[in-house]
Amino acid sequence: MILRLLKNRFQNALASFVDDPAPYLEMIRPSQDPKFGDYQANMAMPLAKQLGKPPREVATQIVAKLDLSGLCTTPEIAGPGFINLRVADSLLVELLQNAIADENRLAIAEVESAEKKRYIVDYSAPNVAKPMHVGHIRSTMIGNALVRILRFYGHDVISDNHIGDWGTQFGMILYGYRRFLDKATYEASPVAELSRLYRHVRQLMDQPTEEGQRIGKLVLEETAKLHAGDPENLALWKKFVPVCMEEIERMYKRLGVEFDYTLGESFYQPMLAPLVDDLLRRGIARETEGAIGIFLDGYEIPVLIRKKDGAFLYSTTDLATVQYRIKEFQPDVMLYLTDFRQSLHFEQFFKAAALMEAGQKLPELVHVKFGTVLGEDGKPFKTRSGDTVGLESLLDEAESRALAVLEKNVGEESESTDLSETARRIGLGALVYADLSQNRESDYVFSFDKMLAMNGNTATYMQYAYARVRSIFTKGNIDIGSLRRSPEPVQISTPQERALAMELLKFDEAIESAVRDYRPNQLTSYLYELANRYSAFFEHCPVLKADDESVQQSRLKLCDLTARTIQLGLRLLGIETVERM
RNA sequence: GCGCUCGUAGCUCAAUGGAUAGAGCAACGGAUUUCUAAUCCGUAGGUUACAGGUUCGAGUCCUGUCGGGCGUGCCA
Repeated sequence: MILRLLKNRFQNALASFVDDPAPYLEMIRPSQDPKFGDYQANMAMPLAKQLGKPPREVATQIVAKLDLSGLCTTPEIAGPGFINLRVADSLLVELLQNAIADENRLAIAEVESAEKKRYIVDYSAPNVAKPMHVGHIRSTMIGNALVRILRFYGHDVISDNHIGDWGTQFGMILYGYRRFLDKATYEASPVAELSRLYRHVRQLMDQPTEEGQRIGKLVLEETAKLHAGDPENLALWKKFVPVCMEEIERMYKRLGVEFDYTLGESFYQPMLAPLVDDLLRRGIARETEGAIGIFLDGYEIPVLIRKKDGAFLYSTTDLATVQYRIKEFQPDVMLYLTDFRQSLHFEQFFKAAALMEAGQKLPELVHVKFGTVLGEDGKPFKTRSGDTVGLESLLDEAESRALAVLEKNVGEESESTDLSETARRIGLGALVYADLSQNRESDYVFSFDKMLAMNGNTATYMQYAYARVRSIFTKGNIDIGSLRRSPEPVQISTPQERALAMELLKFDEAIESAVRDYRPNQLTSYLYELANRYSAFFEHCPVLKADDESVQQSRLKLCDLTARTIQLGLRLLGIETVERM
């Protein structure tokens, strides 16, 4: 909110220098180094070029036009022409009070109603025939965080899990089921057996031999039969899907993720044949080497939408999904959260969708891509046995590690505390944070210990800061309600208090940058920074043992706002806080 | 071959074209009769792969080289 106030003032000042100040307003930003103040404005240098004057002179002229009353102390011009701004403590105090008094949003505004959009966020999308592994965290948790953040901003958001329940993996399972089924295991644990069959057939197909090719062909035949409505294959498919879905639902429950819709590939199946016919009739698609494809300018390969055996493809379903969503939901934006390896597919698919919807208003289609999870060898992650690490066992391990520390720290002293629930939140938080704190576009190297770390820059650190605040309130027997209603202003008397206050008031900037680039790691960095400032404050500024009551009240307010900011910030990431740890 | 992408501290990663490139982990040295030590303070660690270029200013933009990853019509 401080940044917005500054921009308003600069806009007025810059009006007499340029016609369009907008790009120059973007050059106001938080300072990297506190010795340069809280914010800095860098527009004097580029403006100097344009106006043909020395940059420091331009900076001086801007400052002369600038009215910062109530916002900042006198700006300083430094270096080649930086304008360094120090926010007035009176403004900090005023804004803190607004945030404290706002029970739900901490004075973070929604977007203007004209800016509100309807989003469809398409994420997670596991193949139902395979157990979820560590790679699914990326799509699932980045998507989940974006849904939460966009909603908080006041957008209308529809989450849709486009599960893979109709693809070639079922051809593989059908083939395996008929030949390699272990009936006893299937009875006991159908999902485990199906996934074993899947892996087994995958291995057979991947052999670089004629045998491998032959099996590959048979698998595709099973897929084609399923797609053509073969009664036997369809009956088996109907048997498999519900048990797989049950397993997946259980996992989502554990992760704390919910979807508005789970419309998988099979849902669109009846729309595929008519879609292809329509595209053929309109001349958008044509026959090629026995298959049907859409040819795009500038691409060597067409987008295939029907194989020569009649089966449909990924792109066919994607196009049908676009049509369905436009008709059903009229979205403004659709976000697709998938691995960057699908970049070419999405580029082409988006262009094909534009052809398909020519003349209509097409929603903005965005591929929110993310990097691959790599093993320690730098190759896409696999364990020695060829399986990826199951999400389930990873979560189990995270929880048991958290529980071990909890039992040591909190122990028996509090029977009222549900330690296992606390451990669940800490373990899951660690895992989710480890993923979200990466820039989503980067590949990252999977490390068991890093994923489960609970020291340093981890969710645990924020949860710990939160629990420390809660502990103060419990110990001091503080009435939070009356504290929040109290009109007494916060006092800023130490550097630690000021640094904490400053950071608290940058929450909105963090959320905004997370949304702008669809990058939750902007929010994790912020929360770490905030918890870090709180720790410094905690060390230096006694609260319950403050010298006098007004200081105590003031510090309690800072503590409370910190806790609420951390809680809300973590919640936007899909991570829960705990009262004791 | 062509296309996309990445290369930053020992390791894992940050850094909307801005000032002296930052964290965490690991290492080393300190802090607990004090509101939670899952914490804090400090030390050390860098030619941002390399070479040019654009710019007042480049880890960031452009060109080239080297190296890694991915993609490249009937998987998703």
